[in-house]
Amino acid sequence: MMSAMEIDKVLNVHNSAKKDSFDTVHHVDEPPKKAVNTYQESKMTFKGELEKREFSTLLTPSESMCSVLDIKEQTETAEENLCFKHKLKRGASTLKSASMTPSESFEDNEVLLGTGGTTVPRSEYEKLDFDKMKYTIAVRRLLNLKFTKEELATHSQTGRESPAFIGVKARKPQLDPVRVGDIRLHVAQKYNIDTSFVNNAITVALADARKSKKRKIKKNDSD
Amino acid sequence: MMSAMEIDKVLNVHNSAKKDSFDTVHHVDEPPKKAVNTYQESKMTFKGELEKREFSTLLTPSESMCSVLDIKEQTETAEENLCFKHKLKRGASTLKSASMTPSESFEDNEVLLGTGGTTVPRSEYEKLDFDKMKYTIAVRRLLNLKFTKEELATHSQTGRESPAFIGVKARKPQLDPVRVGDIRLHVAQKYNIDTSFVNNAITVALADARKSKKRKIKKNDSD
DNA sequence: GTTCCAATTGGAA
DNA sequence: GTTCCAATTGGAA
Repeated sequence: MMSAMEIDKVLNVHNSAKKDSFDTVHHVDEPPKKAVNTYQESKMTFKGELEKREFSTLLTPSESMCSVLDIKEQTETAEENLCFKHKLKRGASTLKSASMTPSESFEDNEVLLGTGGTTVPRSEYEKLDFDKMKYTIAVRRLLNLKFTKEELATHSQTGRESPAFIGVKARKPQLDPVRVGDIRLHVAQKYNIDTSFVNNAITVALADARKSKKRKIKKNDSD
Repeated sequence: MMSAMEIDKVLNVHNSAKKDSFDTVHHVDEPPKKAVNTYQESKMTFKGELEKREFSTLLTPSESMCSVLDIKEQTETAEENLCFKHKLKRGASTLKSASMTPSESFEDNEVLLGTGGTTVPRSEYEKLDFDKMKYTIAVRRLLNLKFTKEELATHSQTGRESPAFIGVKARKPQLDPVRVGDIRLHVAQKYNIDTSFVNNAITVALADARKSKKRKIKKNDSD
């Protein structure tokens, strides 16, 4: 008879043998001591990490570089923080916006999604026909506008491990909670539904992004 | 290096060593060849099993006995089938109702939930303040009226294995899809929401019933 | 190729 | 003690 510890060891071998090539997303930051449950809290956590300059592991390389530049100019005023958040956005306007207030730089070409300052290009936003779209699809479109496929495939909404696979599946880092929070709020208000439904749609969308990447890898391997 | 088969063997040992006392719900009927996806289909499956007199494994002992008695009287007419379904209901009126048509026996004291003929006692139904209750709570109350805690703890909504634990966790038999279907429809109409939300609430309620039973067993063990 | 679904889990609320 | 939550999965739609 094997001891529980021996069995767990084999379980981990099993897991890494089978899945290490894709599922093991390593990152250096520690798991949250306490689970983040309100998205107000998660936003604060994210900001806290920004201030400690430890958040680069949460971002893609291009964003990390951008953020390092931005941090040099960061001050403690609310206005500056808003501006800072805007600058997290990808795209050519990033540098230009540094010298403008948010209201000047974005109200014409960008649509503000939520209170976190996340925007999407107006031209893209106006393509979204919310009336004919299920909220789950709106969630997916907005996620695709604000994140790369790679980010969606490698991050989770909360950064927590699956309770059903603790110690078995690698924890994935949290998707930038500011942008996610703004998308969540925007869709919930647009459709007048509880955010819990939107959260579920986000979770499913991320799972699908992951499987999509997985399939692509498998296909390339067999070629 | 272990082969995949050896690892799977250990996985199963691990599972049964850890959970056999509670999680292994054995039943003799085969897994569905095709997944049941519409509840119209699942209803037909259930009826089909009734007619083959093989469904006793789906029921608790007391209900099985009841059903065996009822089957003796079963005919092929629609009216009789309706009556048969009514008799699946627990309670003192079971025997009495055998000599009445549904409309005579139930419209005063029972509330019809859906098209499957499932009813709940009017006195119980009127205690439910749907306006002040979330639909998730309504689902739980109605499930508790139509199923025992034991059934809720040992059955699943579809009878399918968890895709995340295929070959690891024992499949649980399907909760009587007629009663579940009527509850689903009733709540969806009452709250004017999509049945998929109701389904999710049912899934969560069953998971909680299972954990509740688990905790009780653990508590008794440690006494 | 994309979207949706439901079983499982531990822990938060 | 009860209810809700989100990560994971394979497969259906």
